[in-house]
Formats: sequence, structure tokens, C-alpha cells
Amino acid sequence: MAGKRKVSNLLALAVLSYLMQRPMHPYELGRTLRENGDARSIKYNHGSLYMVVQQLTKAGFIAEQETSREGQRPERTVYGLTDAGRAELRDWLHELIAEPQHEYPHFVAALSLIAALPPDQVADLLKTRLEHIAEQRADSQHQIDLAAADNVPGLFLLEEEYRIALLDTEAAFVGRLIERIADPATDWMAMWTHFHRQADRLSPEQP
Amino acid sequence: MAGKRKVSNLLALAVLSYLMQRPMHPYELGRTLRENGDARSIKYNHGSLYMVVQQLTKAGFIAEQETSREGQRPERTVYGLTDAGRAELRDWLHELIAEPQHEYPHFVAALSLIAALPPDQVADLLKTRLEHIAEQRADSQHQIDLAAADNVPGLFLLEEEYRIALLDTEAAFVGRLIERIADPATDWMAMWTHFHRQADRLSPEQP
DNA sequence: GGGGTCATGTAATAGGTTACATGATTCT
DNA sequence: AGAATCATGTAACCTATTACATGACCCC
Repeated sequence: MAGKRKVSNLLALAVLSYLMQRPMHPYELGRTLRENGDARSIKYNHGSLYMVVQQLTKAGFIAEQETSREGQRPERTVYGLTDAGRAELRDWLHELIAEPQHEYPHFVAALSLIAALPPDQVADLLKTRLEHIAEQRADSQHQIDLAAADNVPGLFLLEEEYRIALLDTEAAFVGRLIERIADPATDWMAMWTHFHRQADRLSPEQP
Repeated sequence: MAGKRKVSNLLALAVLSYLMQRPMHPYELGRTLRENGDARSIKYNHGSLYMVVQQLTKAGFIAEQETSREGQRPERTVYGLTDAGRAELRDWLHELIAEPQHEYPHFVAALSLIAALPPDQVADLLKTRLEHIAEQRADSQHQIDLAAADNVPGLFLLEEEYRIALLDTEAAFVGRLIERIADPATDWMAMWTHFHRQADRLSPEQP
């Protein structure tokens, strides 16, 4: 698999994939992305889109196809996929599916530094987190329901299913962690409490 | 919670947290980060570290403390936490724990565009993915075992535990997806297969 | 016909990664 | 003594995000 992609922004992958179906102009790409809900899976930014299109053009993956004008609107440049673009799309998707990447979710970072806060505060914060997780889960489920009502085939809902699976796992982990913090039998609790009792390091009461 | 942090790179969070314990110079921060294994949870980059230290200084969260020289090595500037820095650390951690962020894992992006590849290819790729996931899981477990042998308290292994939970969920999801693709009773399979049978869009045999 | 919002794009800025540089130890 | 690696930092280059612009349509 390619060591380093010419264009690495995942937005470019979506662009390639949409252009598989038919040539489009950038604005249309953006609209499709939003309407399609793919912006939930791939970070979308109006500005970035034009950047990515430029990059893809320079890399030879897409090419200016025609330049049309409708009414008195500004000119719109329509781009189409090249053969190299088709190949890149296939190769990139292959890589993304077959080779998991090491990523850096925010919550992992938080967990790795959690000892800097006193345990009782952490417990409260985790409870709040649980509520938010429930909301996000409901939201994902809602997306699925909406789409299903629209007869969207399940093939296009896999991301949301996966998201829900992850959220459930996170909720279970957080719930269990709250319990462990509350349970005085947890071996590392003594140390943690003690550490924050003596040096009231981070939180000397705030208003 | 603060709408927009002055410094948003998570590396800065690690810096603040280390400086809680004692003042250090940048290189030492980097070394600690790597030795400590926190680089598994927070993306570390030699260059970024200096950038972040600069940003933190400008924002008033840390301050130059002294400038020492040892042997004939270049001067090293030692930084310490300010009160504002302590507050920022606490507030930031609070936010990270209590409020889950919407993130964009690569695999989610892949899933959302997976229909662009033909199903049999996808099945193979997913099997490969399963192997890699198993490796990563073993690696995380290994980290835990190593640390445990070193008497590191479980409090500092939560990230790895969490990672393992996520990996297990992903493995289960991928396994199930492979099954669904193999099962002709899966409702959307007909459509998917058909689509790629008629227009042999992406993969006209490659050498 | 004036005020929103849609359509479309460019430019300025900030953020992060890679490459470059250079003296000091350590190893063989 | 020469090679390799550690320690330390700066600079150049990409990338990405925000802000700025501007004409068209649509509604009241």
C-alpha cells in the first residue's frame, strides 16, 4: 500500500467516491456530502473542500471537465475522475479497511492523565459523561430510524451501527470505572486519594 | 467550559500535567513522555513540542523559570506552571472527561464509503483487518503486563484497558459484518452484488 | 425594493510536520 | 579516532480553518 498519499485529507476520499458516480462541481460535492449525512463521518469544511479539490487536481486524480454557467451565477467548474483517481480511490479504501490506524481519541488522552484530578471530582465528571453518551447514542439511533423510514438500505447505515457499538462499549467502561472509584476495595484507590489529600494540588475550591 | 482554548493541541495538556510535578525543560518533557508511554495516547512530535511550549508561554500558562547550562551542551530553558496554567489544566481535563467530542475515526469514514468496493473484496479486506486488530490487542495487553510486572498501579493503565475494550468491540463488529456479507439472506446483499456485477466499476482486475 | 439566505469562491492566518543543523557522548 | 547516537533547537514548508467577498434568488 502506498506509503504516503499525495492527498491525505479524508475529505478527498469522499470527493473521489462521489465523482465515481458522475462529474460534479465543488459546491455540489459539498451539498451532497451534507445532505447525504456523510459529514457525520468525515470532517467537512467549506474551505477545506476547495483546497482538497485543488490538491486532487494537482495530483492528477481528478480533472477539470467543463465550465458551465447557469443564469447569472458565477461560473462553475465541473470535475471528473481520471484513471489514476479511480486507482487511488480503490487503493485508499483497501488500506483503510484492511489496516487499522493508530489513532488518538480525546478520551484516551484524558484517561492517561486522569490521576491529576482528585477521584471524587472524576466520578462526577464521568457521570456527566454517561449522560452525554446516552444522548449521542439516541442521536445515532435516530439517524438510523430516519433513514430506514426512507428505505435507505442497511448497507449505508453501517457507520452508525458501528458508532453505536462503540458508544455502548464506552458507556460500559465508564460505568464500571465509576463503580471502581466508589469501591474502597479497588487497590489503587488508597494511593489516589492519599495523593490528593496531602497535596491539594489541583483544586483548592473554586467559587 | 471554555469555548475555544488558546492552545488546543493535546500535547499541551501533557506538558501542563508534567509541569505540575516539577519544572522541566522541553527536551526532558519529550523524554518523559516517551518513557512514560504517554506517547501512545497523545500524538508526540519533536517539532510540535517546541511549538506547543511557545504557545503555552504566550498564553501565560507556563513561564520561563531559569536557564541552566550543563557541560558544554546548549542552554536549556526550564519552564514552570503558572496559576493560570494550573487552572487551564484542571478546566481542560474536566471538559475532556465530562463532554465527549464528536470525532472522525478512519474506519468510520471507510465504512461510510464501503459500497464503492465490491462485496467479496470487502470481505477479504475485513479478514485482514481482524488479524491486525488481534495484533494491536496483544500489544496493548503486553503493555499492561509489562507495567504490572513493574508494579505500576492500575490507575495508570486505564487507557490501555479502554483501548482493549474498543478493539474487542471492533473485532466483534467486523466479524459480524463478514458473516452478514457471506449470508445470502442479508437483505442489502443482492443490491450490492448486483450493482458491482453490472458496472464493474472499481476493479477491472489488476495484475 | 430591502433584508435574508443560498451559491460560489478567494485570501489571510494559524497550526503542525519535516527537514536541517550542530555540538556532546558513547561505543568499537 | 571515527561512527553512531543523543541532546537540543530553529526554520521551511504544508495543511487546514476562518474570515472576507459578492452576485442571485426569494420572501414580505
